[in-house]
Amino acid sequence: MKADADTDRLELFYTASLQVAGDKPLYRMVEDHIRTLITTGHLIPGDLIPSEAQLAKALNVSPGTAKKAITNLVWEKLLFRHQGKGTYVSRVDFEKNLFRFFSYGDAEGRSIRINKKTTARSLQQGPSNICKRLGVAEGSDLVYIERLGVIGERPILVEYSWWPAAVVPGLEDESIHIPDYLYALVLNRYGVPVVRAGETLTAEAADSKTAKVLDIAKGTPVVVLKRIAYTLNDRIVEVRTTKGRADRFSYKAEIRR
Amino acid sequence: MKADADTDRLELFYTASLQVAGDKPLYRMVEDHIRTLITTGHLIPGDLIPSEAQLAKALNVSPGTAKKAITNLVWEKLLFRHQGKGTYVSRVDFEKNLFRFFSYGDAEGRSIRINKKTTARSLQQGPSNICKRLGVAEGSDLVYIERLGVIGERPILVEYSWWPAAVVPGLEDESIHIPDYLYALVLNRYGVPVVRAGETLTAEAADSKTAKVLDIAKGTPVVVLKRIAYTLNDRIVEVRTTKGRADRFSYKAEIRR
DNA sequence: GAGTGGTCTAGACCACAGC
DNA sequence: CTGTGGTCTAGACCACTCA
Repeated sequence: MKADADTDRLELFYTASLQVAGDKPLYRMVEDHIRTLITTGHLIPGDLIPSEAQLAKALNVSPGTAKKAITNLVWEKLLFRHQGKGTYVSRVDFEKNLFRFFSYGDAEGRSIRINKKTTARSLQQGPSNICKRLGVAEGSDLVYIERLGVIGERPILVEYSWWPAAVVPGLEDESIHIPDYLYALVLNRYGVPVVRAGETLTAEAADSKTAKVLDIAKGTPVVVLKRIAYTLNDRIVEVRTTKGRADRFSYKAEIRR
Repeated sequence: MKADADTDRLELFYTASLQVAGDKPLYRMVEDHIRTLITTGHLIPGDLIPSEAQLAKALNVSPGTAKKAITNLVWEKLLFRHQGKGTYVSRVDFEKNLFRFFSYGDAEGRSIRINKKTTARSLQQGPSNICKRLGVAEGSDLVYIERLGVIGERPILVEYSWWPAAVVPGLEDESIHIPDYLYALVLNRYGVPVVRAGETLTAEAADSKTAKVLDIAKGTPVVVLKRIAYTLNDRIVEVRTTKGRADRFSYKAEIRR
C-alpha cells in the first residue's frame, strides 16, 4: 500500500530527535538532517520528502522552522518544491556546468546539442596515473571508454573516460548501448548515482591522437577538461579527460554582485 | 546631522507605495523596489539600507514580509547582513570570477595574489573592432592600458584594456598610479562604478607580442578571456582581453546538485 | 541601553495538484 | 475535497554592535 511507503519514508525523520542538539540553530539541524539523508543515499534524486507539516511534527519543530530549513535547501538547489505536490530531491545537472562551454555556431543562441559516438571501449589494466586519480590499486581492472562529441558531422571534443571495473562490470561489452548521458546508464544498470564532480579546465597543445580525431593540426591549442566524478560517500567512480577544439569552445559568464 | 542622511535614505523607500500593485507577491515588490534603487544608482555598493522594521513601516508591509524580501536578496548576493549593524549593498567581486582561474603553484592552496605592472598606456583613436564592442563611434578617443600580471617575477598574463576617453578623461596620464584593482581607481576618480561584466573564455595560439611578454614560444596555447564591463544602466565602459599562460592557468569547479 | 538582525513560534488564508 | 506549498501577518526572545 502507498501508505506504507509513506510511513517508511517518514520514519527516516523520526531518528534520535535531530542529533545531539549542538548549539546550531534548530533550522540548521533540520537542514543537516536532510542533507545527511541525501549524502548517505537514504534519499536519492527525484525522491519526495515529507511535507513541511509532517516534517515539523516528526522532528518536533514548528512548521515555520521546517519551512525555513527547506527554503534554504531550495536556495542551495539541493531540493525543489512543486506547489500542490510536494518537495523533491534535485538531480545533478551536469549539462549546466563546464560541458555547456562547448558551444558552437549560434553566436548568441542557446547551446546546441552535442551528440556522442562511442569510438572505443575496453577492459584493461589501468595506467598508474589513472589508477592513482581513481584511488584504486595500481593495475586494477578498469573500463575504458572513448567518445567523440560531434555537432552534425563536425567533431567538437573527445572524451577519455575510466571507471573501476568493479563499479561497472561488463560495461566494456559492445552490446550495451551507451547513451549521450552516460551517468543515466550507470545509474539504471548499476544503481550507482553520480552525485558530484570536480572539474579542472586548462588548455594545451593537441597531442597527435587527439589532433587526428578532432581534425586539427597537431600542436593546435585544445581546451582540456579533467573531471573526477563521485558517487555517494565521496567514492570516486570515474576519471575523465575531455579535450575540445578551442575554436569551437567558448565559456560565457556573467559577473554580478 | 546624521539623522538627515538617514531620513534622506529612508525617503527613497516612501515612493508611490511599491509601484502599481501588479499581481506579484508583496515581498517580490519589495525586492524589485530595492533592486531598482540599486541598478539606478540610488543605492551603491557599500550603502546601508534601512532596517527591516523601517522598511516594513515605510512600505507598509509586515516586518516578516520585509525580512523575506531581504533574505531573498541576500541569497542572491545583492545584499549582505551584518547582525547588530544593518543590511548593506554588496560589492561586485571580480576576483571571485574568471580571474581567480589563473592559479599558480600552490596546488591545493588558495589563489596566490597576482601583481600587475602597467606596461603601456596611451590615448588613441580606437581600432574599429574595439569601438564596435564598446558601442562608441568608430575612431573615438580611447584610453588604452596594457598590464602584465606576475607572481613573483614570473609572468602569468597580459591584459589589453580599452576605455572610452569620455568616461575616464586623463587616465592615460603616467602620473596617475594604477592600482591592481583598476575598478577601484575608476570609481574613486571618476565616480563610475563597474557593476557587472560579461566574460568569454577561449584558448588560442599565442601571437608574437603576447608570446614575448609571457616568455613563451609563439604559437603556444594561451587562455583568452574577453571581458565587457558595464556601469549603471547597462552602459559599456571597458573592453578587455586577457591572455594567460595555459600552463599556469587552471579553473576548478565543483558540480553539485 | 537602544537598535539591528537572527531565531522560533503560531496561525490565517490562498493557489495549485490530484483523486 | 484534501493535502501540498506559497503568502502574509504578529510577536516573543536572543545575540550582536556601538555609543
